[in-house]
This record gives sequence, C-alpha cells and structure tokens, in this order.
Amino acid sequence: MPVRPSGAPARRSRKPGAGAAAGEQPLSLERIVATAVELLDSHGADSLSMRRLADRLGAGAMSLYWHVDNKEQVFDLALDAVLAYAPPTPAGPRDWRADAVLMLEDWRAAMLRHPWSAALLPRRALGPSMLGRLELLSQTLSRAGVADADLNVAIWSVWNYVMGATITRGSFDRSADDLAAAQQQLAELSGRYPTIDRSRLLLDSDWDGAFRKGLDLLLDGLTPGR
Amino acid sequence: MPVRPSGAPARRSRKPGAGAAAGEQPLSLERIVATAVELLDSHGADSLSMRRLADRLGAGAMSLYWHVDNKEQVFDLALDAVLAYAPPTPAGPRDWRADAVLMLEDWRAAMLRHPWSAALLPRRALGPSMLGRLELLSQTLSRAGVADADLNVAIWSVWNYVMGATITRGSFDRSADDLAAAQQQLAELSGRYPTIDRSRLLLDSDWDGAFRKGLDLLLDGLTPGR
DNA sequence: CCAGTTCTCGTACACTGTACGATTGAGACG
DNA sequence: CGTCTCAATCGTACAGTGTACGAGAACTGG
Repeated sequence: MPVRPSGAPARRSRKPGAGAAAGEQPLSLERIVATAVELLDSHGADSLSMRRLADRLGAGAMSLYWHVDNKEQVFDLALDAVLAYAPPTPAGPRDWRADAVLMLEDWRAAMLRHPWSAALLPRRALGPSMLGRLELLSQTLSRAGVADADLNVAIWSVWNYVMGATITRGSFDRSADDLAAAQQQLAELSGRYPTIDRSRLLLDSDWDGAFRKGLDLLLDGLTPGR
Repeated sequence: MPVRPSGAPARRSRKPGAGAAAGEQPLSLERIVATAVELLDSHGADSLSMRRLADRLGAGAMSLYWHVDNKEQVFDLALDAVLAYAPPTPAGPRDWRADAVLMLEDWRAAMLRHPWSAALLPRRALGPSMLGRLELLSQTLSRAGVADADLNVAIWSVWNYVMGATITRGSFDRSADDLAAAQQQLAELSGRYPTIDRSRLLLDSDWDGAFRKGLDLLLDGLTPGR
C-alpha cells in the first residue's frame, strides 16, 4: 500500500517550458475527487472508469493508484465531497426547528443535484460529511429538548425519513416521457392496481410538499412540548 | 430482440438416456431468477455474473440471453421476486392499522433477509411486487379515512420512511467488529463529533424499536381521527 | 422426409479494475 | 560534481466482465 502524502502538500515545479503539454496541474487527491464528481455529474455512475478519469486528468490510469487505494474509495470520496455542509453562520441563538429543516432540506437538495449519489448511498462508509451532518442533527434535537435516552431513536427516525424520501425521489426523477409511459402501463393493468392508478401516484405527486409534511409530522412527534 | 416464451410453458423432453449429464432441468425464467437469488444471497451482489449464473444452472452463458434481455433485468427480476407479498387471508374486516404495520414490517424483514436488495433498490424499475405493495398501502390508508386529496402525500411519507429505515439498517448490518471499529474511530475524533460519540449512535441503537416508533408517529399524524 | 420455430452455446470483442515493475525527477548529502 | 533516496508517474499484462453474432441442435407440424 502506498504511503499517503498526508499533510505536507506535494510540491513540484514541473518547468512549463520543458514538455509540450504545458499547463498541466499535478495530480492530487482533491483534483481526482473533483474530476470524479464532474464525470459522475455529466454522465452517470456507469461512466466512471479509472481510465476515463485518468484521461480527463491528463494522466495515466495507474497514476491514480498512488493517491487512492481503490475505485471504491473514489466513490466514497466523491460522495462525501458532494455531501459537505457548512451550517450557515451560527450567529446567535436560533430556532432549532428552522435549523433542522434547513439542514435536512439542504441534504436532500444536495443529493438531488447529483443524481448518482442516491444510488451510491447504501453500503458506503460514512465519511466526515455524513458524520458531521449526523452530529449536527443530534445537537439540534438535543437542543430541542429530546431526552438523551430517546435521542438515538429520534435521530434515526428523522434520518431514515430523509434518506428514503431522497432516494425515492431520485429514482422517480426520470424523464417525463418515461413517467408517463409507466403510468400508462399502469392504467392498462388498472384491474390489478386500481387505487394507485386512480390517484395518479406516479404523476401527480407533490414531492416537495410530501417531504415537508412528513418531516413536520416526525419533528412534532419526536419533540416534547408544544 | 428474442421473443419471450410468454404464457406457454417451455416443454422439452430431453431424453435422459442420451447425454451423460442426466437430470438437467430445462432453462426457464423462473429457474434463472431463483438461481440468481440464491447466488446473491450466498455471495453478495458482486458475485452475480452471467457466466457464474449460467454455470450454476448447468448452461452456457449465452443461453441466458434467450430468456432475458440484460443483466440489469436479472437484477430487476431478482429484486421483485424477493419482494413478493401475499396479504395474509383477507378474511373479514380487520384493523387497518394492524394490516398496515404488518405489511410494512414484512417489507422491511424481506429486504433485510436479502441484504443485497437494499443496495439495488434505488434506480430500479418498480415491478409487480412493489406496485402491489404500494397498492395495498394505498387501499389501507384510504380505508383508514385519508382523503383522496391527501392520499399521495400520505403514501409517499410512509413509503419513504420505510425505505429509508430499511436501507440505513441494511448498511449498518455489518459485523460487530466493523461497527465497534467505526465507533472506536469515532471516539478518537470525539472532538469533532461529541454528541454522536456520547450517545453511542452506531452501537446502541435499537433499530427495531426506532422503526416502530417513527412508523407509529407517521401513521398517527397522517390519519384523521383519534 | 422437409421446413420452421424455439432454444442453446462457442467464439470474439471491447472494456473493466488493478498487480507489478520500470522509469522519472527532485531534493539531500558528500 | 556524483550518488542515494524517495515521491510520483505510467506502460504492460492479466483475469474477468457483458454481450453481439451466428452456427447449430432439438423439436414441431406438415
């Protein structure tokens, strides 16, 4: 296993006048991850191969392996990079409810902005971003008055809800044509599925509204007072 | 694209006396899907390759492609097979609440019984089993008095919650050693994540209890009356 | 017997992740 | 200057992947 560069920044002059292809930045973890996210964003999860990634970085495929153990790790890092979160100015004692909703909606928005992330989430190591968000949620709920004994249950309830909503939403985020086709196909089988056909479940769903409603219910129920 | 055998069952005598390898059953969609589920259950999602699957069926790799379009489709079918559900004897007017909880807990149990399914769920076509369960949930909530206008929101709230709980649960279903290591690693960084370290979020969580609690809250909130 | 349909499968191809080892280049030390 | 060391890059090779293509086998009805 190669040694990670750790804290010290890799310094390298690489005189630009020497080679033909000037202006090439040196390889680095950050650059690799950023480019991986670009690639994933533009062509989906299947399009990420080590060779393609290296090409886009102007490097040889095997050069990546000095910075990274696995392709798996590239996925982990890309996911965590996309999920980073900086709470917006902790100035003053704010409303815990607003803080929580803000963070959770940002979470959802971040994942929907990168549709590949939802499919990656299961079975991935939880990186610093995810842990940071869990920590924040935990603090917020604690501040809202949830007893320590109930804290874990509360965290997971909210967390699970947000995860599920995001993943489901992501999988239904196909083109309008696809959705219409699916609902159409449903209509033909409406003998079998009359209720969800009648309610046009696949087409007329107000995803954002449903998300907020369920979230409010959970927060109300989990939180003492009021 | 090959023509699917449709309804007519493929019959073939294949006289057993002729070849050396007797007792070979003929290929069929059902057998393929069943064997795929076996393979997935025993060695995880990565172990499913068309060649391995064919080997286990005593067939050539390309023979599968007469019954199936894609490897993707094999995944779709395996997932849907595992998610089949028969409501337990619709005898008499039962308690809607009990019905709903029963079905949703069965859903969760089925997915946890096949750990690969959680990772497959995102981005997969919804097959008959999944639609059937959505239909059932829909009918149940309707029976519980949810107005048609609120039905979609209610369905998705519950659905999302169950999905998220199951997927999350599945991803933390690693060995006890791994979990302990993770929490240990967390302890070393407890400066960064004090709250979730203190509450031993990764270790002491009562998953089943949390699942029930959140589900009850949602059903209470979404349902009129009481 | 033939013609047609249904089903099986061997070969080939483009592509994947990555093990291994050679190569390059920059600083350190003499 | 020469050499030694170590960080970093990358070419080659290998086992394995999904599947397109087309040749054949097995069974059918005539």
